Order: sequence, then structure tokens, then C-alpha cells
Amino acid sequence: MAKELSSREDNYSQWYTDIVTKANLAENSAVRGCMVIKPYGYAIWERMQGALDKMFKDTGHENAYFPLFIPKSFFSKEASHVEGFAKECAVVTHYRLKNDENGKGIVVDETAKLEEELIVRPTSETIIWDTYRNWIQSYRDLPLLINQWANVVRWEMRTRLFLRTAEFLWQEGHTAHSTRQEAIEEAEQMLRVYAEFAEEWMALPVLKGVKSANERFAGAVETYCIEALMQDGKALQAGTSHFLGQNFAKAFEVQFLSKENKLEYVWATSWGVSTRLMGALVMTHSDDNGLVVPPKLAPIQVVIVPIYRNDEQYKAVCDKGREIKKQLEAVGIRVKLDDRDTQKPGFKFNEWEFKGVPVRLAIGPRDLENGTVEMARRDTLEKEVLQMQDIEQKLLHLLEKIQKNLYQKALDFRTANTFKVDTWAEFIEQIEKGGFIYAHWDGTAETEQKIKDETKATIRLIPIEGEKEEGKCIFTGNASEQRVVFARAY
RNA sequence: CGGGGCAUGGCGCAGCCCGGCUAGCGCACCUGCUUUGGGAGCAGGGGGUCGCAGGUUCGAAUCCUGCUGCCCCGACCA
Repeated sequence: MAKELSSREDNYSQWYTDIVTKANLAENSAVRGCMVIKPYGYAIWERMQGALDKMFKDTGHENAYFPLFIPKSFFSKEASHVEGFAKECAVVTHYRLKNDENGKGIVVDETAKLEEELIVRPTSETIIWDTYRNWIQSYRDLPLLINQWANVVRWEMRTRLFLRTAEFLWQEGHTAHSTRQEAIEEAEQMLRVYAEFAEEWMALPVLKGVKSANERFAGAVETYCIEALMQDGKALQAGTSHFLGQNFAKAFEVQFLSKENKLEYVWATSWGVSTRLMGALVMTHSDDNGLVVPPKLAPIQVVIVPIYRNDEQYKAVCDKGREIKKQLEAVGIRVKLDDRDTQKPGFKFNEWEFKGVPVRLAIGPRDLENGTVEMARRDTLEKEVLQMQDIEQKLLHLLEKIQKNLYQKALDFRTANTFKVDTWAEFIEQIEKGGFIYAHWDGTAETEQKIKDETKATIRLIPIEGEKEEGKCIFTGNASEQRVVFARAY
């Protein structure tokens, strides 16, 4: 077991924090609730961004950037939207500081009060729809398919690195369409994009569905979501895609002339994923030896550790290491040769293992003689001595295998922790053990709220895949059209 | 905002109850030598005035008052 790492069993949340901080992903900053994302963590986020950005562009979207500040009045234009976010907004009220008259430090200059306060964006629907009004006149201007990479601020009471921070990084797509159907298709398409990203890149199996009215995004008509199951049995919302109907178009008067020369309101969607995905990544694959990063997202896929006893050997082994590095890079593998002379091999083994590098190669004098290299996999911790020939092909296949294995492990875990429950007694018992619970619900917000009050479980989603089965609500016994997924959530 | 806890080198802590010489330990850091196939050993060394502001006292990390910050649990949330 790794030094100074709590185990998942002893203290899951401490284990999570240990991994994030000790693997150098992020740390708490001097600013309450705000984190510093460190280079290694940011490198993983950049890889996520890169993959997502390409998927967005492949589906016809373009990037743009809107202001960090939103005039307060914009917020009140969409009633349910303001209600959803009002309690967690940072507000800018002044624009100048001055020296304290009593000589100590600096104070807000009360004479420099803003005419209208500015809200630090918790999400950008309002400023974007206010802007879209001027961009859209005709059906020829539609669809408008735009994404923004940005930071947003939500003044949370309690924060946790990546999972919930006062400021976080994300992308938010905001699209405008001429028909209801087209907007719904867009929202559903982006949900599929998110699910594909989660599964293909993050090796994170997700359920797809829609939210109940209670859990719906403030201002949305329908909220689609992907949900993943973490190793402690709690659910994590990994991404959302909203069909906004004409709510924002009406609030911000965004109308267009149709082919039939009729003035109509635009149909909207918005969709986003955030640095929270980093938290999902950690909690899905990592173990008591540290972080595990899937090969497709790993900033370093293969690390080479030289073994030597003297300067002569150091040189020979590093030369070989550089040669291997070149070979691997030629087929697109990201490689680091750890030629630091200041740390011992054992130290390096543990360090890279803790940082979750998928594959480690160790080369020593023995290997130079035999034409071999020692390979160690992070996912299984297995070691094997490989012959050098075709090493790049062997590693390409190995990385693919590791990616698949991580997904399969996560999927097996989810399967083993997914249950069907038909009675209230069973439900109460199972919810304590964690996992996804498929159960019948009568479809009312009241019942959902009562279940939440009594068990802390929420409806994570109403599935949109698989066969539907009628039944009776576990709480009220009333008729139910289909099972929904309950869990305790982050 | 309700309940609990903590503030002492970069990190983790001891000392406080019962005030008293130069504030101590582990890790990390620096130098040297020996080491290097799973977190090296030895020797030497640098770094803190004890969250802030008052008070009590000959004397305060230690006692008293006020303030501030942080962490954990709850309600809220991507």
C-alpha cells in the first residue's frame, strides 16, 4: 500500500482528498472554496477539453466567449432561472478601492458604487440570450450552435476539490433552433456526445436519462443527464443537457421570421460538463495505491525508469531509454523518461504508480544484455519482462487493453451495485448499502420529496433506454409507468 | 445559518491542564560520503517567536477577553 494514503475502506472521502492533493492534481487555495488546479491535474483536464472540443466541432458547433459579469436585471427575466441560482451568486457592487483613512490597509471606496450590480456568472444563459437577440432575425440565421469554455462561480456552502468548488471550469453549449423538434434532437445529441466521451475517453460507464421535475435545471423544460456510480456507492451527475423550450427566447425577446413569414420565438438548448469530471475520474478508477488514469486521458502514458549503479551504466541505460522513447513517440504514445539522478528507482516506481501512469518500463544493465525491458501495468499491478522487438506495437495494444479493462472493471462494479427493489422495506435497507436502485415511483414531486426526506435518496434519472415495465410505487403504491433510478448522490 | 473541533518552521504534530532557562519531534529541505531492479543509510546543517488584538503577571505558546480564519457534520448544489 502507498505511504500516507488513506484506504477507501477506512475513510473514502479522505482517500479521495489524499489522491487529489498527493498526486498533484489540485489543492485548496488561499481563497475559500476555490482550488488551484496543478500542472498534472490541468494536463488531464486539457486532454478532456481537447477530446470534447473536437466532438463539439464534429457536431457543428463553434466556440465563442461571453462576459464573466452579468447585469443583475438580466437574471430576473426568467423567473425559475433566478430562483434556482439566486442563493449562490457572487455580486460585484463597487469598482474602486482606496487607502483606509485610519492608515491600515485598503478599503472599498463607497463612493464608487455601481449603478447596477453585476453578477459573476453562475451560468451564462441570460447574457447569451440577451446577445442572441441581435444575432437572430430570420430562419436563415438558425440553427445557432455555440459553445463556450469558461469559468463560473456558484457560492457553495461546502466545497470539495473538483466535486464542488465555488469557482469551476466548464464548457457550456447554447444553441438556438427554429423548431421544437430540432432543439430536442440537439439536446439528445449532446447527451449522446457526453455519454460517448465518458465511456470512450474516461472509461466511465454512464446511465442516460431525464431528470424529474424536482431535479430539473432552473429554466429548463427537460433536463437530460448522464449519471455514474462511484466506488463508495454514491451517484455522480457527470453531465447535463437541457431542452429549454422557448423560455429564454420569450424572456429575452428572441424572435425570428420563419419561411412562412411568421414571427416566432426561438427554441433553445444548453449543455455542460465541468471539472467535476476530474472528480469522477478519480473516484471511478483509483485504488489504495493511488490515482489510476485511463490511457486515453493520461498526460504520460508510459514512463521509463532507468536502473544503474554507476555513471557508465547511467549513460548506457538512459541512451537506451531515449531510443525507446523515440520509438514509442513515433506511433503517438506519450512517454516520459525519468532520468533524474536524485531519486532512487524504488522511489520513482512508487511516485509514478501514485500518479496513475498506465505503464511503467524499467531498463537496467540486465535488460541491455538480454534485449528486454520490464513492464508494469498500473491497472492490474502486474509485471512482465518483454522482448524489445516490436515494443511500440506491444505497448499500443497494451494501452488499448488497459483502457478497455478499466471500463470493464467500472461496468462490472456498477452491475454488481445495481438493484431492483419493489418494497419500501427493501428500499430503506438497500439505500444504506449504496448503489443504483431501480424502483417504481408514482411520478409526483410530493412522493419524490418524501422519499428524499426519509432516506436522502434522490431520483438520479428516469431512464430513456431499455424496456419499460409498469408497476406500483414503492412509497404510495400508486400506479407507475416505469422504474426510475434512485441513489444517494454527490 | 445550526452543531462540533482546530489554529505552533513547507506539511503533520507535541508542549498548554499545573506560566519559568535557548519552543521540541517526524517528514520535507540543504551539504558530504556510501548507495541505486519497489519509497536508502550515516554525519553535519538551515528554517518557526507559537492566527490577530488587548489584558493579567517580574515573566505568557501556556491563564483571561474580544476578533479572524480554517476543518468536519447538517440544510443547498455541476
